Amino acid sequence: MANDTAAARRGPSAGRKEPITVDAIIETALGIVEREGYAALTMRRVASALETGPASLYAHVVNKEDLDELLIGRLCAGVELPPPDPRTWREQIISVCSQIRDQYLRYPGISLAALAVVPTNTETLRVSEGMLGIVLAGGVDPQTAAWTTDALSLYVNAFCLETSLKDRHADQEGWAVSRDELLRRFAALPDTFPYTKRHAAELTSGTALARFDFTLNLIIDGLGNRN
Amino acid sequence: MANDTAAARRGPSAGRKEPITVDAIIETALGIVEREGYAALTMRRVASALETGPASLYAHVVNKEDLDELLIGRLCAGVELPPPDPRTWREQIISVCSQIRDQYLRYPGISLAALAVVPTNTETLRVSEGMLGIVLAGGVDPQTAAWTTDALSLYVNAFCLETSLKDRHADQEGWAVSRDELLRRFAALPDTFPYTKRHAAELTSGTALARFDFTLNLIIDGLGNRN
DNA sequence: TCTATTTAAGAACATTGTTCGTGCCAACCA
DNA sequence: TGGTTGGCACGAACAATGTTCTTAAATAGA
Repeated sequence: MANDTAAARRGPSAGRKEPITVDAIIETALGIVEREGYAALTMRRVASALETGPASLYAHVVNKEDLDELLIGRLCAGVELPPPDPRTWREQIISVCSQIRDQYLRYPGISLAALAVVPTNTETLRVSEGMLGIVLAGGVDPQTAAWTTDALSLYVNAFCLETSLKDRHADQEGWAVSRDELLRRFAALPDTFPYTKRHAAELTSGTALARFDFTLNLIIDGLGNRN
Repeated sequence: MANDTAAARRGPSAGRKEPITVDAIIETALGIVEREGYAALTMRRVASALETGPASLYAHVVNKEDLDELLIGRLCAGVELPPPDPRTWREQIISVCSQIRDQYLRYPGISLAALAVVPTNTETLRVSEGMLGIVLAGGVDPQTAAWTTDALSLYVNAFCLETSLKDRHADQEGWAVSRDELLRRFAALPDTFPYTKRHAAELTSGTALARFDFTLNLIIDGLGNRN
């Protein structure tokens, strides 16, 4: 018959080399986000990369929201949690945060999904648990430690989201607002912006990663004041 | 004729009580976000609230992204910036951050637009300028002050976004994850989550606003270590 | 061998942002 | 006063999105 090709067959894994599984969907989705950004992650895009239609995905994934949650879980599963050490807990917590940052930045824009995900996910909980243990090992009292881990993950998420959005804007149209361009704009500001004009150099200095380290250390140093 | 009603007329402000202006669009859009959340803010929704079609908006607003930027600008215009006072700068910076927080939380979800907006907007720059001046008045060195204001606005944005998203989830289906429900879930966790289980009380304690104040003070206290 | 359950897939629906013509009114110019 | 022009409003339509309904096929079990 006309539609006797392997691709046209129906039924479970009919003529398909690899059947559609949840893992295959996650892997394909991550590849798309890595290459084209989170905005390009649509059900149709995933389906077409799997050489099928969008409806076929809904047998394995309840929602796009559900897919997002699975992606974040996969990412969180990739961060290594060191056993808390009271002597090196500062380096440890920074290392964990940096791992999360690297994972999120590798998949541009996915931090938007991370912010929306409910914190009851198993893998995100595992990461929170690890961070809480490290801060507790630093001798911080439990209430402060709990709220601090919360603040830290929120900041990491926000940093990655902002960075991804800025990069996306930079990719579109020549919006690559270079440092020189920013300095020129600040210099052209009216005198109602005295501080911005005077400290334009400081405002535009430093890479994104340097600012990340700065803020993390700022928060951790704040802890020192309340042991 | 049949279509001789005032609403059916064409041309600029034909038979219309209020002509379509940028301000009218902004006001209508803010009303929608305030009542129904940012997710409900569509061009069609704004147009229909203005009793017209979606195409009519594009004569005054280039984009939805442009509309978002206008909304954020309007919100930023509403925050009062006190003249920097070296004696009360801590209260001042907290006050400004709390004002932004209140503005954003009044319009649920709009912080998503705030994160995407380029920081070259006039009104957002005005707020940044005000915050920078206050931190500088605290005797903080310019480089630290610049990066700190950055970190502070990023945190405020992220906090509001997270709060809005959580509230939205709570509105849908009975997902109102109460504190008791959370405590029960933490208690049911396996023993691989010792810290989370032991300090479930601390993890779930405190209102969102209390956590907000905590984190702000944490960051500001961190400043004290490097005057 | 026959039946039932699971899985793949086509087609379609409701929404979204956005654009293309097409009128219509108001103001300007001679 | 009469004709022209420019800007504004709008209906219709297009492409893309998430999601569901229905159908068909293949496998597992009796």
